[in-house]
Amino acid sequence: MSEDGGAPTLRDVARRANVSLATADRVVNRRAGVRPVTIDRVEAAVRELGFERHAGAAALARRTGFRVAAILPRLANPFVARLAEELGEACRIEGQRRLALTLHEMEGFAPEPLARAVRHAAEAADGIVAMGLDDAEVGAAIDAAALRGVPVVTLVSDVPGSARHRYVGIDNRAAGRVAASLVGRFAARPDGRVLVVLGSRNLRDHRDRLEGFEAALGESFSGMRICGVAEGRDDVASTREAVREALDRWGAPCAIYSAGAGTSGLADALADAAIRPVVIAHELTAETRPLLEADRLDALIVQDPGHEARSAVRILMAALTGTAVNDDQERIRIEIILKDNLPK
Amino acid sequence: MSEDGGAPTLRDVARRANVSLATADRVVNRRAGVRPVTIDRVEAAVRELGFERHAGAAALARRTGFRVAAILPRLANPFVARLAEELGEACRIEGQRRLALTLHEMEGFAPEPLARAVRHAAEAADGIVAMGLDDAEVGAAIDAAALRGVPVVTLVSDVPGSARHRYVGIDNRAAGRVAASLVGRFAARPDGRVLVVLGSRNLRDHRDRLEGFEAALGESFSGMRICGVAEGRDDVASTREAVREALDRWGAPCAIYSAGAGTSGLADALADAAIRPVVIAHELTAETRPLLEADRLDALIVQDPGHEARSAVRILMAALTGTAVNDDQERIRIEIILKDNLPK
DNA sequence: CTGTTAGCGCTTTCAA
DNA sequence: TTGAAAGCGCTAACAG
Repeated sequence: MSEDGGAPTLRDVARRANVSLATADRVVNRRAGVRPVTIDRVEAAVRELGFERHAGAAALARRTGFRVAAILPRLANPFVARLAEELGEACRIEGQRRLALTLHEMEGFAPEPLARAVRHAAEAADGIVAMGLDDAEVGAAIDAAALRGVPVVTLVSDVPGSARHRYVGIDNRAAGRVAASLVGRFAARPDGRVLVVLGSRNLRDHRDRLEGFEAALGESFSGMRICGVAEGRDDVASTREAVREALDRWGAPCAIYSAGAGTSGLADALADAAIRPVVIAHELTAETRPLLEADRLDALIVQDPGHEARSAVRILMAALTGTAVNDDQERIRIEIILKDNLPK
Repeated sequence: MSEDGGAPTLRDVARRANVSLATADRVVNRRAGVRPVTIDRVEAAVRELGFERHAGAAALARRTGFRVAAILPRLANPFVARLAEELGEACRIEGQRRLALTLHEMEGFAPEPLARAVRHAAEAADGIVAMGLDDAEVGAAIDAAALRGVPVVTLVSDVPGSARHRYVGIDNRAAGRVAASLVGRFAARPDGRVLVVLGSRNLRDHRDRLEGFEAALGESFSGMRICGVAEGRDDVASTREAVREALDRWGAPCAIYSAGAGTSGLADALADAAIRPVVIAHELTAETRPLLEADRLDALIVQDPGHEARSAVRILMAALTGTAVNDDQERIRIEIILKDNLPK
C-alpha cells in the first residue's frame, strides 16, 4: 500500500524497488533498456503492492495523441451513417482528447479498394477501424498493418483469418438463428414457405446470417422451407424490385427474413402485392422504426451502433496504450426489438 | 482555440478572460466568491473558445475522493449478487480511483428499514445508489438526502415521485408488454389461459410488469386471459409451492409469465406436474441459463446488471463532479434472450 | 542503463 | 475577491 492508504502509485513502486520513477515506468510499460535484474526488482514491487496503472493519468501525461482512421462504406445507408457519427463522438469522449479521427468513406465497397484504403491508412494512422470484407487481399492488407504495429479493429463485418486486433460486432450466424426462431414461432404455420432477402451473398455477414437461419430452421422448424433467396444490394429501390420479382417467381411466402438493408423497399413491395407475411428484418434506423411502429414489420434484430463505436474506440485506445479492456462491457448484443421495447 | 491547435484548456480561458487559472476554475465550477463582472468575462471566454472541462484531469487533480453507499436486498438472489459485484468493479474502473464503495446488504427488504438505511447512508456518504421501493417513507428519506446535496440513484426498481437524481433500470411496463407479445405469439392459441407469477404485488417493478402485460395482452391477444396471479416471494422454494397451488386451483395454462425471481422453482413445479406450457421469465443468471439451454423455458427478458452498475456509477460520478452524461450510453435495454442469442 | 526534471489539465491550499 | 504555487499519477525529454 502507499502510505496514505490509497491505491499504490508508480512512485510507490519505484520507492519499493529502489529505482527512479522513470525506471519504474520503463519496466511497467515494457520499454527497452533496463537490466534484467532491475526489471525483476520492479516487477516484484508491482506484484507486492498490487500496482495497477492509472489509465487516465497516463493518457493525460502523454503529450502526443494518436491518429485513428475509420474506413466505412458510403454513408447513404442510415446504419452506416449512424456508425460514423458515433465514432466521432466516441473519439471525443472515450479518447480522453488524445484521439484524432479521420473518416474514409468508400464509394464502392469492394475488396480491392478496401485493401488499398487499409494499406494507405496504415501509413498515416496509428490505429484503424474498418468495416471488413472477407477477402484474401483485404486480409493481407490488415496483416501488413498489424506487422507495422498498427492495430486494426474490424467493425460489424469481420475479416476472419486475418491478424485484425479484434472484431467488434455481433455473431451473425447466431443472429440468423434468432431470425429463424422468430419466423418459426411467429408464423405459426408448421409447413410454410419463407423468403430470404440479402444485400449480397458476397458479404460475409449476410452469408453468415443466411447459414444460421437455414440451420436453425432445419433443426427446429423442419416443416418450413426457404423458397428462395433474393439479393437487394442493400438499397431501397433495388430491394423493392428484387422482392417483386421473387414474389412473382415463388409466390407469396408465409414469412420473410430480410438479412440486409433496404428494408423499406421490401415493405413497399409487400404493400404493392397486398400481402402481409411475417417479416423479420435487421437494424433500427429512421427507415425501419416507422415500419415497426406501423406493424408492417414484426421484429427487428439489432446491434447498437453507439455501443459498437464506443467499443471499437475503447479497444483501439487500449491496444495503443497497452491497457486492459473489460470484455464483458465490449460484448455486442444481438438485440430483439418488438414494437413493445422500441427505445424512445 | 488554444495556440497549439488542441482543445482549449482552462488556461486558455483564463488568459482570454484576463484572470488567473484559479478564478477561471471558480467560475467554471460555480464556486462562490467571484464578482459578477468577472463571472461574465470568464463565461464569455468559455463560450467563445468552446471550452469543455476535461473530466479525467479534474478527477486526477481532486485530492479528496467520494464515498458512495450501495443499498441492496439480501444477495441470495443471484441477480442481486451479480449487481453487487459489478458495482464494486464499476467503482474501480469508472470511478478513476476516486470512489470508495460501501455495500449495505439488507436482510428484509421492507420500506421502513430501507428508509432508515437511506437516512443513515446520507450521513456517511457523498452519493447513494439503492434498489428502490415505492413507498412514501422511502421517498421522504431520498428527498432528505437530496436536500443535503447527496444524490441518490435508484437502481432496477424506481421510487417515483421522489427527488432521486435518476432511475437506472428498464421500463418495467414495457417489459411486461414484451412478455405479452412473446406469450401471444409463442403460445399460438388465440383462446388460451395464462398464469402470471410474481415475487410480490408490493414490488413496484413487478406490479408495473403485470400491468404492462395485462394491457398488451388485452390489446393484441384479446382472446387470451390471465387465469391467475401467484406470488412466489422471489424465492425458489416458495415459488415452487406457489405454482403448485396455482396449477391445482386454476388448472394447466397454455403459457406462464414469470415476472419475478425464483424461476427454477417454477420450472420444477412444471416438471412435477409434467406439463410444459410456454414460459417467459426474467433475468439471465446461473439459475435461468440452464433452463433456457434445456428448453424448459422459451425466452428470457433481461436487463444487463453490468451495464446497470456501470451506468449508476457513471451517473453518480457525473452528479458529484458536475459533468455531463451521455444519455444514449446510459439507456438500459429490455433484452430478449432466446436460446439462439444466449451470450457465451 | 538510470535518474532528474518538466509538464498534461485541472483542483486546492495559502497568501495577498 | 483574486492570484501564485504545489501537486494528482503518469510520460517524455534530456542528462549522466
